[in-house]
Amino acid sequence: MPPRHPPSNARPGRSRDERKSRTRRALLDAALEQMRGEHGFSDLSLREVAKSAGVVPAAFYRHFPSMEALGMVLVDESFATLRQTMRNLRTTRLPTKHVVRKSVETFLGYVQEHELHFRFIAKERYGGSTPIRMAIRQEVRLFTSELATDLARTPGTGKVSSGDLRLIAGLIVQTVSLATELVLDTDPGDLDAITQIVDDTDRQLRIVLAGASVWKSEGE
Amino acid sequence: MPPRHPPSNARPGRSRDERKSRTRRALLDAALEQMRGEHGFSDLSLREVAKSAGVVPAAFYRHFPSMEALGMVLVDESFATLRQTMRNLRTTRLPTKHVVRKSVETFLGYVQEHELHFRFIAKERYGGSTPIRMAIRQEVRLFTSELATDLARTPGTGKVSSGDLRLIAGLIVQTVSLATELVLDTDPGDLDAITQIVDDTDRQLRIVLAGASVWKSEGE
DNA sequence: TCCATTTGTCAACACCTGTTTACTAAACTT
DNA sequence: AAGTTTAGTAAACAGGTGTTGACAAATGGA
Repeated sequence: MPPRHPPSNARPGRSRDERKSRTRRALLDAALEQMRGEHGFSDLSLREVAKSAGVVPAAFYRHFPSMEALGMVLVDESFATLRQTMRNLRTTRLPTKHVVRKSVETFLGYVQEHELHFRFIAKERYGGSTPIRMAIRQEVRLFTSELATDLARTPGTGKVSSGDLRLIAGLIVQTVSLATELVLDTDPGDLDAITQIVDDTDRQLRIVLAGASVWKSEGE
Repeated sequence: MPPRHPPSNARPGRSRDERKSRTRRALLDAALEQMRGEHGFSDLSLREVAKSAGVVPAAFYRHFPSMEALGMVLVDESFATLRQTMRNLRTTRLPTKHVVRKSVETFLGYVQEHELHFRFIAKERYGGSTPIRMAIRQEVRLFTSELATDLARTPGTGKVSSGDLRLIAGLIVQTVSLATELVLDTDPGDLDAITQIVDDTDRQLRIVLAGASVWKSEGE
Protein backbone atom coordinates (compact mmCIF):
# COMPACT_ATOMS: atom_id res chain seq x y z
CA MET A 1 0.00 0.00 0.00
CA PRO A 2 1.14 3.61 -0.57
CA PRO A 3 2.50 5.49 2.46
CA ARG A 4 -0.35 7.11 4.34
CA HIS A 5 1.66 10.28 4.71
CA PRO A 6 3.32 11.71 1.61
CA PRO A 7 6.98 12.75 2.08
CA SER A 8 6.87 15.59 4.60
CA ASN A 9 9.15 17.88 6.60
CA ALA A 10 10.55 21.05 5.07
CA ARG A 11 13.92 21.58 3.43
CA PRO A 12 16.88 20.49 5.51
CA GLY A 13 18.28 23.71 6.93
CA ARG A 14 21.47 23.66 8.99
CA SER A 15 21.49 22.23 12.48
CA ARG A 16 18.41 21.15 14.35
CA ASP A 17 18.67 23.86 17.03
CA GLU A 18 18.95 26.53 14.42
CA ARG A 19 15.93 25.31 12.50
CA LYS A 20 13.98 25.18 15.72
CA SER A 21 14.79 28.72 16.77
CA ARG A 22 14.06 29.81 13.21
CA THR A 23 10.45 28.72 13.28
CA ARG A 24 10.13 29.94 16.85
CA ARG A 25 11.10 33.39 15.62
CA ALA A 26 8.74 33.00 12.69
CA LEU A 27 5.89 32.35 15.11
CA LEU A 28 6.75 35.37 17.25
CA ASP A 29 7.12 37.57 14.20
CA ALA A 30 3.90 36.32 12.70
CA ALA A 31 2.09 37.25 15.91
CA LEU A 32 3.61 40.73 15.97
CA GLU A 33 2.87 41.20 12.32
CA GLN A 34 -0.78 40.32 12.70
CA MET A 35 -1.12 42.93 15.42
CA ARG A 36 -0.02 45.67 13.05
CA GLY A 37 -3.57 46.52 12.13
CA GLU A 38 -6.78 46.18 14.07
CA HIS A 39 -6.12 43.05 16.05
CA GLY A 40 -5.16 42.98 19.68
CA PHE A 41 -3.28 40.01 21.01
CA SER A 42 -6.43 38.26 22.15
CA ASP A 43 -7.82 38.47 18.63
CA LEU A 44 -5.01 36.36 17.25
CA SER A 45 -5.73 32.75 16.44
CA LEU A 46 -3.17 30.04 16.91
CA ARG A 47 -4.04 28.64 13.53
CA GLU A 48 -3.49 31.87 11.65
CA VAL A 49 -0.25 32.59 13.44
CA ALA A 50 0.99 29.12 12.60
CA LYS A 51 -0.10 29.38 8.99
CA SER A 52 1.51 32.78 8.57
CA ALA A 53 4.71 31.33 10.07
CA GLY A 54 4.60 28.65 7.39
CA VAL A 55 3.84 25.82 9.73
CA VAL A 56 0.94 23.52 10.51
CA PRO A 57 -1.17 24.37 13.62
CA ALA A 58 -0.05 21.38 15.63
CA ALA A 59 3.59 22.39 15.23
CA PHE A 60 2.88 25.46 17.35
CA TYR A 61 2.92 23.29 20.46
CA ARG A 62 6.53 22.27 19.82
CA HIS A 63 7.46 25.84 20.72
CA PHE A 64 4.87 27.23 23.09
CA PRO A 65 2.38 25.48 25.35
CA SER A 66 -0.26 28.09 24.57
CA MET A 67 -0.88 31.40 22.89
CA GLU A 68 -0.56 33.19 26.19
CA ALA A 69 2.92 31.78 26.74
CA LEU A 70 3.93 33.29 23.42
CA GLY A 71 2.42 36.56 24.61
CA MET A 72 4.60 36.59 27.71
CA VAL A 73 7.67 36.10 25.56
CA LEU A 74 6.60 39.09 23.51
CA VAL A 75 6.33 41.15 26.69
CA ASP A 76 9.88 40.22 27.62
CA GLU A 77 11.21 40.90 24.15
CA SER A 78 9.46 44.22 23.87
CA PHE A 79 10.77 45.50 27.15
CA ALA A 80 14.23 44.24 26.29
CA THR A 81 14.23 46.54 23.28
CA LEU A 82 12.83 49.34 25.43
CA ARG A 83 15.66 48.90 27.92
CA GLN A 84 18.19 48.78 25.12
CA THR A 85 16.67 51.95 23.77
CA MET A 86 17.09 53.67 27.09
CA ARG A 87 20.65 52.45 27.44
CA ASN A 88 21.50 53.93 24.07
CA LEU A 89 19.82 57.15 25.03
CA ARG A 90 21.76 57.39 28.26
CA THR A 91 25.16 56.74 26.73
CA THR A 92 24.63 59.21 23.91
CA ARG A 93 25.99 62.54 25.00
CA LEU A 94 23.59 65.27 24.15
CA PRO A 95 24.02 69.03 24.00
CA THR A 96 22.96 70.41 27.37
CA LYS A 97 21.08 73.15 25.60
CA HIS A 98 18.20 71.18 24.12
CA VAL A 99 18.53 67.94 26.05
CA VAL A 100 14.85 67.39 26.39
CA ARG A 101 13.98 67.90 22.77
CA LYS A 102 16.86 65.78 21.55
CA SER A 103 15.94 62.99 23.95
CA VAL A 104 12.36 62.98 22.80
CA GLU A 105 13.42 63.02 19.19
CA THR A 106 15.80 60.14 19.67
CA PHE A 107 13.40 58.08 21.71
CA LEU A 108 10.58 58.42 19.23
CA GLY A 109 13.02 57.50 16.51
CA TYR A 110 13.65 54.22 18.28
CA VAL A 111 9.93 53.75 18.61
CA GLN A 112 9.59 53.92 14.86
CA GLU A 113 12.50 51.52 14.36
CA HIS A 114 11.01 48.93 16.68
CA GLU A 115 7.45 49.73 15.77
CA LEU A 116 5.96 46.31 16.34
CA HIS A 117 7.33 45.83 19.84
CA PHE A 118 6.15 49.23 20.99
CA ARG A 119 2.81 48.68 19.32
CA PHE A 120 2.44 45.44 21.22
CA ILE A 121 3.05 47.12 24.56
CA ALA A 122 0.75 50.01 23.75
CA LYS A 123 -2.11 47.71 22.83
CA GLU A 124 -1.80 45.30 25.72
CA ARG A 125 -0.98 47.80 28.45
CA TYR A 126 -4.62 48.42 29.25
CA GLY A 127 -6.52 46.04 27.05
CA GLY A 128 -4.68 42.78 27.45
CA SER A 129 -5.30 39.74 29.58
CA THR A 130 -4.56 40.14 33.27
CA PRO A 131 -1.23 38.26 33.37
CA ILE A 132 0.11 40.18 30.39
CA ARG A 133 -1.21 43.46 31.71
CA MET A 134 0.37 42.83 35.09
CA ALA A 135 3.71 41.93 33.53
CA ILE A 136 3.66 45.17 31.57
CA ARG A 137 2.67 47.21 34.60
CA GLN A 138 5.54 45.71 36.57
CA GLU A 139 8.01 46.64 33.85
CA VAL A 140 6.67 50.17 33.64
CA ARG A 141 7.05 50.50 37.40
CA LEU A 142 10.65 49.38 37.21
CA PHE A 143 11.28 51.72 34.37
CA THR A 144 9.78 54.63 36.29
CA SER A 145 12.03 53.88 39.27
CA GLU A 146 15.11 53.95 37.11
CA LEU A 147 14.08 57.26 35.68
CA ALA A 148 13.52 58.59 39.20
CA THR A 149 17.05 57.73 40.25
CA ASP A 150 18.31 59.35 37.07
CA LEU A 151 16.43 62.47 38.03
CA ALA A 152 17.92 62.42 41.50
CA ARG A 153 21.35 62.76 39.92
CA THR A 154 20.49 65.82 37.88
CA PRO A 155 21.13 69.24 39.46
CA GLY A 156 18.28 71.25 40.96
CA THR A 157 16.42 68.30 42.47
CA GLY A 158 17.92 68.70 45.90
CA LYS A 159 14.79 69.82 47.68
CA VAL A 160 12.57 67.12 46.21
CA SER A 161 11.86 63.97 48.20
CA SER A 162 12.44 60.63 46.55
CA GLY A 163 8.73 59.94 46.69
CA ASP A 164 7.99 63.08 44.75
CA LEU A 165 10.75 62.26 42.31
CA ARG A 166 8.89 59.06 41.57
CA LEU A 167 5.72 60.99 40.91
CA ILE A 168 7.58 63.30 38.57
CA ALA A 169 9.10 60.35 36.79
CA GLY A 170 5.58 58.98 36.47
CA LEU A 171 4.45 62.18 34.78
CA ILE A 172 7.32 61.96 32.34
CA VAL A 173 6.68 58.32 31.53
CA GLN A 174 3.03 59.02 31.02
CA THR A 175 3.73 61.93 28.72
CA VAL A 176 6.18 59.97 26.62
CA SER A 177 3.77 57.04 26.50
CA LEU A 178 1.11 59.18 24.92
CA ALA A 179 3.63 60.53 22.44
CA THR A 180 4.59 56.97 21.58
CA GLU A 181 1.03 56.02 20.89
CA LEU A 182 0.52 59.08 18.74
CA VAL A 183 3.62 58.25 16.72
CA LEU A 184 2.44 54.70 16.21
CA ASP A 185 -0.82 56.02 14.78
CA THR A 186 0.95 58.38 12.40
CA ASP A 187 2.19 57.63 8.92
CA PRO A 188 6.00 57.59 9.31
CA GLY A 189 6.30 59.55 6.09
CA ASP A 190 4.30 62.45 7.48
CA LEU A 191 7.25 64.39 8.85
CA ASP A 192 5.21 67.42 9.78
CA ALA A 193 2.95 65.38 12.02
CA ILE A 194 5.92 63.71 13.71
CA THR A 195 7.59 67.07 14.26
CA GLN A 196 4.40 68.36 15.80
CA ILE A 197 4.33 65.48 18.25
CA VAL A 198 7.98 65.97 19.19
CA ASP A 199 7.36 69.65 19.63
CA ASP A 200 4.35 69.24 21.86
CA THR A 201 5.98 66.54 23.95
CA ASP A 202 9.09 68.64 24.40
CA ARG A 203 7.02 71.54 25.68
CA GLN A 204 4.97 69.32 27.97
CA LEU A 205 8.06 67.81 29.49
CA ARG A 206 9.60 71.23 30.05
CA ILE A 207 6.45 72.35 31.80
CA VAL A 208 6.64 69.33 34.06
CA LEU A 209 10.32 69.95 34.75
CA ALA A 210 9.59 73.59 35.47
CA GLY A 211 7.05 72.43 38.01
CA ALA A 212 9.55 70.03 39.48
CA SER A 213 12.16 72.71 39.89
CA VAL A 214 9.89 74.98 41.92
CA TRP A 215 8.46 72.08 43.89
CA LYS A 216 9.45 71.69 47.47
CA SER A 217 8.44 68.40 49.01
CA GLU A 218 6.39 68.12 52.16
CA GLY A 219 6.04 71.86 52.76
CA GLU A 220 2.66 72.99 51.51
CA MET B 1 -49.76 17.25 13.45
CA PRO B 2 -48.31 19.24 16.41
CA PRO B 3 -47.28 22.85 15.76
CA ARG B 4 -43.73 22.95 14.41
CA HIS B 5 -42.88 25.74 16.77
CA PRO B 6 -43.91 25.43 20.42
CA PRO B 7 -45.58 28.55 21.87
CA SER B 8 -42.89 31.23 21.84
CA ASN B 9 -42.31 34.87 22.69
CA ALA B 10 -41.59 35.95 26.25
CA ARG B 11 -44.02 37.27 28.83
CA PRO B 12 -46.16 40.16 27.66
CA GLY B 13 -44.52 43.26 29.09
CA ARG B 14 -46.14 46.67 28.65
CA SER B 15 -46.05 48.42 25.33
CA ARG B 16 -44.08 47.23 22.35
CA ASP B 17 -41.67 50.16 22.33
CA GLU B 18 -40.92 49.63 25.96
CA ARG B 19 -40.23 45.95 25.53
CA LYS B 20 -37.97 46.76 22.60
CA SER B 21 -35.89 49.28 24.44
CA ARG B 22 -35.76 46.89 27.37
CA THR B 23 -33.98 44.18 25.46
CA ARG B 24 -31.87 46.75 23.72
CA ARG B 25 -30.60 47.86 27.10
CA ALA B 26 -30.16 44.25 28.10
CA LEU B 27 -27.89 43.74 25.10
CA LEU B 28 -25.82 46.83 25.88
CA ASP B 29 -25.56 45.87 29.53
CA ALA B 30 -24.63 42.32 28.69
CA ALA B 31 -21.79 43.58 26.52
CA LEU B 32 -20.52 45.90 29.24
CA GLU B 33 -20.84 43.18 31.82
CA GLN B 34 -18.80 40.74 29.79
CA MET B 35 -16.01 43.27 29.53
CA ARG B 36 -15.69 43.44 33.31
CA GLY B 37 -12.99 40.78 33.35
CA GLU B 38 -10.42 39.86 30.75
CA HIS B 39 -12.30 40.47 27.57
CA GLY B 40 -11.89 43.45 25.35
CA PHE B 41 -14.73 44.47 23.11
CA SER B 42 -13.38 42.53 20.15
CA ASP B 43 -13.38 39.37 22.25
CA LEU B 44 -17.13 39.53 22.71
CA SER B 45 -19.30 37.20 20.68
CA LEU B 46 -22.69 38.17 19.39
CA ARG B 47 -24.06 34.84 20.55
CA GLU B 48 -22.88 35.15 24.12
CA VAL B 49 -24.05 38.71 24.41
CA ALA B 50 -27.46 37.69 23.12
CA LYS B 51 -27.66 34.70 25.43
CA SER B 52 -26.63 36.72 28.45
CA ALA B 53 -29.31 39.26 27.52
CA GLY B 54 -31.86 36.43 27.56
CA VAL B 55 -32.49 36.43 23.86
CA VAL B 56 -31.79 34.20 20.87
CA PRO B 57 -28.82 35.17 18.63
CA ALA B 58 -30.96 36.13 15.65
CA ALA B 59 -32.89 38.61 17.77
CA PHE B 60 -29.73 40.68 18.09
CA TYR B 61 -30.27 41.96 14.56
CA ARG B 62 -33.60 43.52 15.49
CA HIS B 63 -31.57 46.05 17.51
CA PHE B 64 -28.14 46.42 15.96
CA PRO B 65 -26.89 45.64 12.45
CA SER B 66 -23.59 44.37 13.86
CA MET B 67 -21.51 44.08 16.98
CA GLU B 68 -19.53 47.13 15.98
CA ALA B 69 -22.66 49.26 15.80
CA LEU B 70 -23.37 48.28 19.38
CA GLY B 71 -19.81 49.29 20.22
CA MET B 72 -20.31 52.77 18.82
CA VAL B 73 -23.40 53.18 20.96
CA LEU B 74 -21.32 52.23 23.96
CA VAL B 75 -18.79 54.90 23.06
CA ASP B 76 -21.53 57.50 22.96
CA GLU B 77 -23.07 56.33 26.20
CA SER B 78 -19.76 56.23 28.00
CA PHE B 79 -18.79 59.72 27.02
CA ALA B 80 -22.24 60.94 27.89
CA THR B 81 -21.66 59.81 31.46
CA LEU B 82 -18.18 61.33 31.37
CA ARG B 83 -19.63 64.66 30.29
CA GLN B 84 -22.32 64.44 32.94
CA THR B 85 -19.60 63.71 35.47
CA MET B 86 -17.69 66.82 34.46
CA ARG B 87 -20.84 68.92 34.54
CA ASN B 88 -21.50 67.79 38.10
CA LEU B 89 -17.94 68.50 39.03
CA ARG B 90 -18.07 72.00 37.60
CA THR B 91 -21.31 72.99 39.30
CA THR B 92 -20.20 71.67 42.66
CA ARG B 93 -18.60 74.53 44.54
CA LEU B 94 -15.44 73.35 46.17
CA PRO B 95 -13.29 74.91 48.90
CA THR B 96 -10.61 76.95 47.19
CA LYS B 97 -8.07 75.52 49.60
CA HIS B 98 -7.89 71.94 48.38
CA VAL B 99 -9.64 72.28 45.06
CA VAL B 100 -7.38 69.88 43.25
CA ARG B 101 -7.57 67.11 45.80
CA LYS B 102 -11.31 67.42 46.14
CA SER B 103 -11.78 67.39 42.38
CA VAL B 104 -9.71 64.29 42.01
CA GLU B 105 -11.54 62.61 44.85
CA THR B 106 -14.91 63.45 43.37
CA PHE B 107 -13.99 62.46 39.86
CA LEU B 108 -12.61 59.10 40.87
CA GLY B 109 -15.74 58.57 42.90
CA TYR B 110 -17.79 58.96 39.75
CA VAL B 111 -15.45 56.55 38.02
CA GLN B 112 -16.28 53.92 40.60
CA GLU B 113 -19.99 54.63 40.27
CA HIS B 114 -19.96 54.23 36.51
CA GLU B 115 -17.28 51.60 36.53
CA LEU B 116 -18.32 49.74 33.40
CA HIS B 117 -18.51 52.78 31.16
CA PHE B 118 -15.09 54.00 32.21
CA ARG B 119 -13.69 50.52 31.91
CA PHE B 120 -14.99 50.34 28.37
CA ILE B 121 -13.25 53.57 27.39
CA ALA B 122 -10.02 52.57 29.10
CA LYS B 123 -9.88 49.26 27.29
CA GLU B 124 -10.78 50.49 23.84
CA ARG B 125 -8.83 53.73 23.88
CA TYR B 126 -5.68 52.10 22.57
CA GLY B 127 -6.64 48.52 21.90
CA GLY B 128 -9.94 48.82 20.08
CA SER B 129 -10.85 48.70 16.43
CA THR B 130 -9.95 51.77 14.42
CA PRO B 131 -13.44 53.35 14.19
CA ILE B 132 -14.01 52.95 17.90
CA ARG B 133 -10.50 54.15 18.75
CA MET B 134 -10.95 57.19 16.54
CA ALA B 135 -14.31 58.01 18.07
CA ILE B 136 -12.75 57.88 21.51
CA ARG B 137 -9.76 59.96 20.48
CA GLN B 138 -12.09 62.60 19.08
CA GLU B 139 -14.01 62.77 22.33
CA VAL B 140 -10.82 63.04 24.36
CA ARG B 141 -9.68 65.89 22.14
CA LEU B 142 -12.94 67.71 22.68
CA PHE B 143 -12.72 67.11 26.36
CA THR B 144 -9.17 68.46 26.48
CA SER B 145 -10.26 71.61 24.67
CA GLU B 146 -13.00 72.26 27.18
CA LEU B 147 -10.56 71.84 30.01
CA ALA B 148 -8.19 74.26 28.31
CA THR B 149 -10.83 76.99 28.15
CA ASP B 150 -11.63 76.30 31.77
CA LEU B 151 -7.99 76.83 32.60
CA ALA B 152 -7.94 80.08 30.68
CA ARG B 153 -10.55 81.42 33.06
CA THR B 154 -8.59 80.63 36.20
CA PRO B 155 -6.26 83.33 37.59
CA GLY B 156 -2.52 83.17 36.97
CA THR B 157 -2.72 81.89 33.42
CA GLY B 158 -2.40 85.27 31.82
CA LYS B 159 1.03 84.80 30.36
CA VAL B 160 0.32 81.39 28.86
CA SER B 161 -0.65 81.10 25.20
CA SER B 162 -3.76 79.16 24.29
CA GLY B 163 -1.66 76.54 22.57
CA ASP B 164 0.31 75.92 25.72
CA LEU B 165 -2.90 75.86 27.72
CA ARG B 166 -3.96 72.99 25.54
CA LEU B 167 -0.74 71.16 26.26
CA ILE B 168 -1.23 71.68 29.97
CA ALA B 169 -4.77 70.43 29.71
CA GLY B 170 -3.36 67.42 27.91
CA LEU B 171 -1.03 66.72 30.81
CA ILE B 172 -3.91 66.90 33.23
CA VAL B 173 -6.13 64.63 31.19
CA GLN B 174 -3.33 62.15 30.81
CA THR B 175 -2.63 62.15 34.54
CA VAL B 176 -6.26 61.66 35.46
CA SER B 177 -6.58 58.93 32.84
CA LEU B 178 -3.85 56.93 34.47
CA ALA B 179 -5.47 57.42 37.86
CA THR B 180 -8.74 56.20 36.41
CA GLU B 181 -7.14 53.05 35.10
CA LEU B 182 -5.47 52.41 38.43
CA VAL B 183 -8.77 52.82 40.25
CA LEU B 184 -10.46 50.40 37.88
CA ASP B 185 -7.81 47.82 38.69
CA THR B 186 -8.22 48.27 42.43
CA ASP B 187 -10.65 46.49 44.70
CA PRO B 188 -13.17 49.25 45.62
CA GLY B 189 -13.10 48.03 49.20
CA ASP B 190 -9.39 48.69 49.52
CA LEU B 191 -9.69 52.25 50.80
CA ASP B 192 -6.00 52.62 51.53
CA ALA B 193 -5.10 51.86 47.94
CA ILE B 194 -7.70 54.33 46.65
CA THR B 195 -6.46 57.01 49.01
CA GLN B 196 -2.93 56.42 47.80
CA ILE B 197 -4.02 56.93 44.19
CA VAL B 198 -5.90 60.11 45.05
CA ASP B 199 -2.90 61.36 46.98
CA ASP B 200 -0.40 60.70 44.21
CA THR B 201 -2.64 62.16 41.54
CA ASP B 202 -3.25 65.27 43.61
CA ARG B 203 0.49 65.81 43.99
CA GLN B 204 1.16 65.17 40.32
CA LEU B 205 -1.48 67.66 39.27
CA ARG B 206 -0.12 70.28 41.64
CA ILE B 207 3.35 69.77 40.19
CA VAL B 208 1.93 70.30 36.71
CA LEU B 209 0.05 73.40 37.83
CA ALA B 210 3.18 74.73 39.50
CA GLY B 211 4.95 74.29 36.20
CA ALA B 212 2.16 76.04 34.40
CA SER B 213 2.25 79.02 36.73
CA VAL B 214 5.94 79.69 36.11
CA TRP B 215 5.65 78.97 32.42
CA LYS B 216 5.88 81.85 30.01
CA SER B 217 4.88 81.00 26.48
CA GLU B 218 7.11 81.58 23.50
CA GLY B 219 10.02 83.09 25.42
CA GLU B 220 12.61 80.46 26.21
C1' DT C 1 26.06 1.93 11.58
C1' DC C 2 22.11 1.74 14.28
C1' DC C 3 19.03 3.85 17.45
C1' DA C 4 16.83 7.73 19.83
C1' DT C 5 15.28 12.32 19.68
C1' DT C 6 12.97 15.81 17.72
C1' DT C 7 10.43 18.95 14.51
C1' DG C 8 7.31 18.68 11.70
C1' DT C 9 2.72 16.72 8.91
C1' DC C 10 -2.06 14.98 8.49
C1' DA C 11 -6.49 13.99 9.93
C1' DA C 12 -9.99 14.01 12.92
C1' DC C 13 -12.58 15.69 17.22
C1' DA C 14 -15.98 18.56 19.44
C1' DC C 15 -17.24 23.04 19.69
C1' DC C 16 -18.20 27.92 18.80
C1' DT C 17 -18.76 31.60 15.42
C1' DG C 18 -21.95 35.06 12.47
C1' DT C 19 -25.85 35.02 9.41
C1' DT C 20 -30.10 33.58 6.92
C1' DT C 21 -34.58 31.70 6.47
C1' DA C 22 -39.24 30.63 7.60
C1' DC C 23 -42.46 31.04 11.15
C1' DT C 24 -45.32 32.82 15.34
C1' DA C 25 -47.91 35.44 18.44
C1' DA C 26 -48.43 39.60 20.71
C1' DA C 27 -49.15 44.50 20.08
C1' DC C 28 -50.68 48.11 17.35
C1' DT C 29 -53.79 50.23 13.51
C1' DT C 30 -57.73 50.87 11.02
C1' DA D 1 -63.28 42.85 14.38
C1' DA D 2 -59.96 42.13 10.88
C1' DG D 3 -55.45 43.16 9.18
C1' DT D 4 -50.60 44.75 9.58
C1' DT D 5 -46.35 45.31 11.92
C1' DT D 6 -42.85 43.52 14.62
C1' DA D 7 -39.87 41.45 18.45
C1' DG D 8 -39.07 37.29 19.10
C1' DT D 9 -38.05 31.86 18.10
C1' DA D 10 -36.05 27.53 15.96
C1' DA D 11 -33.17 25.36 12.84
C1' DA D 12 -29.84 25.01 9.65
C1' DC D 13 -25.60 26.82 7.01
C1' DA D 14 -20.66 27.17 6.08
C1' DG D 15 -16.67 28.00 8.20
C1' DG D 16 -13.24 28.89 11.91
C1' DT D 17 -11.37 27.42 16.61
C1' DG D 18 -7.99 24.84 19.91
C1' DT D 19 -6.30 20.31 20.81
C1' DT D 20 -5.14 15.42 20.24
C1' DG D 21 -2.89 11.21 18.43
C1' DA D 22 -0.48 8.49 15.15
C1' DC D 23 3.09 8.85 11.93
C1' DA D 24 7.42 10.45 9.17
C1' DA D 25 11.93 11.85 8.27
C1' DA D 26 15.86 14.24 9.16
C1' DT D 27 19.45 15.17 12.89
C1' DG D 28 22.53 13.85 16.55
C1' DG D 29 24.89 10.71 19.46
C1' DA D 30 26.51 5.81 20.53
